[in-house]
Amino acid sequence: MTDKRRRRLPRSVREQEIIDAALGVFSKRGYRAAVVDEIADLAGISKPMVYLYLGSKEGLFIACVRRESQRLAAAFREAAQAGDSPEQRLWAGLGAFFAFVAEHRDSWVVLHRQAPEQGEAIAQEIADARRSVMAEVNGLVRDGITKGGEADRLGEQEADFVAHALVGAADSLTDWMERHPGEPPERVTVRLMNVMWVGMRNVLAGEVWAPPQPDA
Amino acid sequence: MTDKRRRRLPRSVREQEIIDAALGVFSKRGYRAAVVDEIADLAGISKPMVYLYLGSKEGLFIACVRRESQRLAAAFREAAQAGDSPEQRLWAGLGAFFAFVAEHRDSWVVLHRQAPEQGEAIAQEIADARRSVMAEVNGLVRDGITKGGEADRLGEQEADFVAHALVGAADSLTDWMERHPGEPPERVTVRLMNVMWVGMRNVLAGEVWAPPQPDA
DNA sequence: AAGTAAACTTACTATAGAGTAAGATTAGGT
DNA sequence: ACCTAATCTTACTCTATAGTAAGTTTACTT
Repeated sequence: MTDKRRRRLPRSVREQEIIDAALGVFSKRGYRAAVVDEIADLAGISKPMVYLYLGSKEGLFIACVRRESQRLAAAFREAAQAGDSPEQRLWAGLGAFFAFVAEHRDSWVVLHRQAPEQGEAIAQEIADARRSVMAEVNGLVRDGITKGGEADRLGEQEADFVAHALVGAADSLTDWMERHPGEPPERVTVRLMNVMWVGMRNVLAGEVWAPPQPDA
Repeated sequence: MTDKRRRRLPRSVREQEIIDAALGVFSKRGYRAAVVDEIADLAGISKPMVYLYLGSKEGLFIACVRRESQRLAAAFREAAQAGDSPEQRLWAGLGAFFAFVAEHRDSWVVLHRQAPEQGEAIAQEIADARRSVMAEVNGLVRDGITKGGEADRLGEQEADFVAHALVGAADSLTDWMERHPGEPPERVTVRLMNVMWVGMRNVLAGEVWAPPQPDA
């Protein structure tokens, strides 16, 4: 690829390559089953380098989560900035999300598909990452709900609910996309907006759904 | 609890207790980090019994997945049978789902929150479990989409998409419920129906959402 | 009251894999 | 051409834990 034959690289570069390799292995095997030797091999160096640069397996994992979390948040935020209605911002944000996940599946798996009980530090880091994604979406939904600028009484809890539903749906659709490789991310976005946004909009407009009355 | 002092139990009973214990530990730690000795302790016996009855750690995990998958599917299916409109069936099914997850959080975590790459057999079993949940939901959505009984051209793919979004949303709302312990499962169900069903209904009625035209 | 099979235990073996000690190279700076 | 610091390696140690061998104890049958 970059260069044949064992070539020495400056730390800043090698570190990123190690994290790249780790991302692949963690995503494929999960934290516990991932083997540091394999990561080192993939990065083209030997194990002690990993420990010299990243400190420990845990540190390595945290570095992955942190880097990818920032990348995702950046992609999302940047996309959502453009667009001048809440609707457009949500659309752009979701679009960026699907595009990101389609292109960096490993990142998403490491960020959101890990059993987060591998020690305090890791749990903390993953919780932060999720919170940050959720907060981003939550903000957009809030803007969409509070039409105009009125006081949001229960809008707070409502937005959190919808944000969870949205993020979960998006996560799951990530699998759907894998089984429909033809489908471009934009179409997935449009479809999801069709269900969720239309639902939200109409519910806000007063078209509530209520369970069919049991008897009376 | 049942009886003080080391009491011997027939295999059929002890097996279930082992699976109960395993469910808790697998759910808390994840497959790899779960330690068989801890499971044995929790079940009130020694490790060799686990191996005698369940064969291996893998076998133990598979037994958990199989049992809980069937329980969830049964709860879902039973609830969805009652109700005579697609709408009612979906509502009842989702309700059963949230009730199940609220009561057996461990089961859900083991079924849907594991990195499924711990060997062929496990991947297979988890894939089956997920497929079975998805198929159940897919059926209800399909019935909801094909109003009356007309030929479903793209209804097939469409239902699969909506089913994924629904299951993902429900999964994520599982976390939301943990942070809002006051909220009863029925209200969560109603809220989700409000967003998703209303969205679906209106989209089917022709109220499509389209991205705001970029320029022209 | 044996006899016997099922339920259960103690006390191991074996290995995978995280982490490290001690030093060997190589790239640049002077 | 040397010197030095950064890069990198071989070859370990040591622990955790999956899995098992060889019994021991209890309960049920006849």
